[in-house]
Amino acid sequence: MRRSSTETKAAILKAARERFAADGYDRATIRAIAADAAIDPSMVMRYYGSKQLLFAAAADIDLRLPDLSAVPRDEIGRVLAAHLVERWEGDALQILLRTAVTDPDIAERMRTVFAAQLGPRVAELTGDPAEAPARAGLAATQALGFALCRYVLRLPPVVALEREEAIAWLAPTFQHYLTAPRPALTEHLAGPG
Amino acid sequence: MRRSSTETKAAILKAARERFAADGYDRATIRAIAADAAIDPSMVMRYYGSKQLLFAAAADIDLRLPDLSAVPRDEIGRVLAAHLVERWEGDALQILLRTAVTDPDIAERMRTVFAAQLGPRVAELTGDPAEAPARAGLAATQALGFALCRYVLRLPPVVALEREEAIAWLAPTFQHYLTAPRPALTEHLAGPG
DNA sequence: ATTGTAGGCCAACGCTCGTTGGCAATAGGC
DNA sequence: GCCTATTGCCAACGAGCGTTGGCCTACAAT
Repeated sequence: MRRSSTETKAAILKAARERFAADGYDRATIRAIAADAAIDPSMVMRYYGSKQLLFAAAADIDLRLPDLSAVPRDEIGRVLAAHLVERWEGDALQILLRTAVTDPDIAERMRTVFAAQLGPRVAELTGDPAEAPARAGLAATQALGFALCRYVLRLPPVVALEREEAIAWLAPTFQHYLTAPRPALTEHLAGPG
Repeated sequence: MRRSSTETKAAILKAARERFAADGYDRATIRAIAADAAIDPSMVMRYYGSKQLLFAAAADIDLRLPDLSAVPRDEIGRVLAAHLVERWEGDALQILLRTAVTDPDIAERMRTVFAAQLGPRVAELTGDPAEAPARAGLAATQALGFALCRYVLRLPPVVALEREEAIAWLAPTFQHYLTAPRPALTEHLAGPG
């Protein structure tokens, strides 16, 4: 017995996380993951049952958001931006993003994550609770868009941004979506009725 | 001869656009595309050579941005937001987004598109041309993030936003990234040197 | 020393995919 | 009416995938 089963399971999981993050679900093959973990592909099946179950284990991560209720109202944007830039650099978000665009189940799970983790927090600090989902959704567009461009698509100018620089630019946007009054709709496209 | 070759080629291209947009490159199979176009898979090869070439034909679309130099400086955000909401609903962006996250070549192409189409426009209206790439990149994060959440991930609160509502929320963000003065960096994380 | 078991590899199955070559049928030009 | 070329389908190949079952090997307990 070269390694303990625990060690091997961990090695497989680590390789799986890296491969899924780098290549997405379809292009990350069991054979490649096994090769990275220096093990036979059949062992992956023994330890995790199937590719789907292995992915479920690899994607079982909570990108937990900071406790927004504890921060002053006018610093929420900055806290969210800082968290985004400093804590989302790992594999976690890349795994979800690279898979969610293709796999309906993962997309559903992303919807759940944001509805469950961001929604309620925003609702607490919004005057009108009916506005909370829209505000949380808009914040999600900026958060996921930044992660997409910086960590997945690697747009050069977005990658080049220093941490503090990125935070300084993004903070007002989050602040706007979460705390600004509902913007007035301009009339020239609203139509007569 | 049931159809003219031109008709068949067009039918294949249409089916390919829809399948690539819905399923991404890997999961959209030649066989499924051929079935949608009511044709034998081998004909797809005859007309387009290979799956890669078919994709190239299907993805040969320019998501051209509006002429920003023609609009008043303080309406740029609104024009960009309106364009985003009104003109990016089709298959085009979905094809690119669903594929770019997995295929390095398409990601590279997205980088080119944004560098070539958004960069120069922004440079024209920015005081310091050195800041232009960063501003264009930040605008891209919000644009792609909105498209991702609304058209690909289909986050319910983002889908639910009415056109004018979405525009009213997004416009200030674009305005901020493109025309606001460079934000001051806070010192408490900048470090001594 | 024998035995039981847990960790590991090998070989292969069945499936789907992109891709290819050959053959049938139908259209239009002479 | 024949000839040619275009349109189309069928059958199959080869590769890569997830997955399975059997067999080997080294350790631990007896």
